[in-house]
Amino acid sequence: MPYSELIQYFEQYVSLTEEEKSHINSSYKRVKLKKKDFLFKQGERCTTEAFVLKGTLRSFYVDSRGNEHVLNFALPGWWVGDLSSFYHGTDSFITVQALEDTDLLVIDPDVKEDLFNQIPSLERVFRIIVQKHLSSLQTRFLSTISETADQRYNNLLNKIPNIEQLVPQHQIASYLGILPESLSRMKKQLLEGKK
Amino acid sequence: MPYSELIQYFEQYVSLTEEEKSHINSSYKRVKLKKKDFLFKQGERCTTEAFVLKGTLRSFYVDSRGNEHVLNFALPGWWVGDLSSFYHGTDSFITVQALEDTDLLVIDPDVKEDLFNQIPSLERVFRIIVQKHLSSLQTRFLSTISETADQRYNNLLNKIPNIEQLVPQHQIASYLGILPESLSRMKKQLLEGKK
DNA sequence: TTATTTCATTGACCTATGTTAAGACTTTTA
DNA sequence: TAAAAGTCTTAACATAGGTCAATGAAATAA
Repeated sequence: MPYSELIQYFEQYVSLTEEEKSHINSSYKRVKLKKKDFLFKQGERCTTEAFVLKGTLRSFYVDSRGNEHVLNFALPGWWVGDLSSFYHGTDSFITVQALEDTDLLVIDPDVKEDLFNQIPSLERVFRIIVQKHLSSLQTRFLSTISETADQRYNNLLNKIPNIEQLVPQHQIASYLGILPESLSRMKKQLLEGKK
Repeated sequence: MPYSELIQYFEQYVSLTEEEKSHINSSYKRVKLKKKDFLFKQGERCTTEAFVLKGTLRSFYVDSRGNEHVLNFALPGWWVGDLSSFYHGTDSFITVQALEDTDLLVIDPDVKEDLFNQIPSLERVFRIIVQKHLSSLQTRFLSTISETADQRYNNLLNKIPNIEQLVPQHQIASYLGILPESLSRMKKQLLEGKK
């Protein structure tokens, strides 16, 4: 059972026969990234959808002034990719990079289409994944437009309690939409004012 | 051909038999909203997915301090709803309200499921719609975190050139994520400084 | 038609966060 | 192990946009 984490993940949603499990195992390939390696880059087509086995990654957007904005971190058990680019062949708006040595299971669009034909029940699983993706993007958007930086900081700590151990602080600042200097200042005020 | 706008919309993506067209016609119901009427509200389940025939609507989120944030405007030919709530029965995070007298074609989750069973090719149409929805949310998010208010103002004018005629200015400010006072000031500076 | 609510503008002042720059500490690379 | 690169903190100053308050115009309701 080589890719048991992934199989387990799918079996949260559907049950699979031994034959289906072996289809899954032969469709996904194991990929290892070194710290700082890219999975794919903004401006290229994203032909990869990956399930994280081990490690930490970040997805980010570079704006017209060259500033990076972290959209999300990805931890074991999470998916990374750019849906639009993967399915429609458009250029990706984001870059995905490993923040430490990372193990992934990846698939490309053609193999995924074959897999859907072999195991139709996976369509349902991925419909749910897309739905969750959409709803988490909506939550993040609402939080960004309606909450202060320190509320967003608390949200992040609730979502990923050990985030401070996993990624450098300037990446956290970028996720929050502020500069590292501002995060430093904010943390100091939180400690002092205990507010 | 009672609902020809909707049929035409679908036929951009797939071709339909006369029988299928009549299924569609009997699945959607016409709904008229008066200015200020709500289609559904934040905190309730959204059991309606609507295609706009005539009029203008806005979707907005009310945060914990009671401030409203406009997420989007909807014009003829656009869809409104809350996907998560519609499909999963969770409470909606947004409210949809008519900004003027509005005509819609609406469907509820059960009827939509039947319609998918009768016309499987519509699954593809709605997969594309969800994809577009996701990608436009991503664009809006990236613009919100990386651009200044006056760049976002320009984006909106490009997307909906006659928006100033369609909705009051404080709704535009809310969409941009600033206060009406700030939009007033900004427009004045744009005129003066011609910047 | 008048009364009432909604809307847009302006001004004075305030605050969170950006900008720039410097210094110390840590990790990676040669 | 030395040099280089990356990281975090602090401080002084700048700025976009928020807050509050007042006013007049426009739209809606009585």
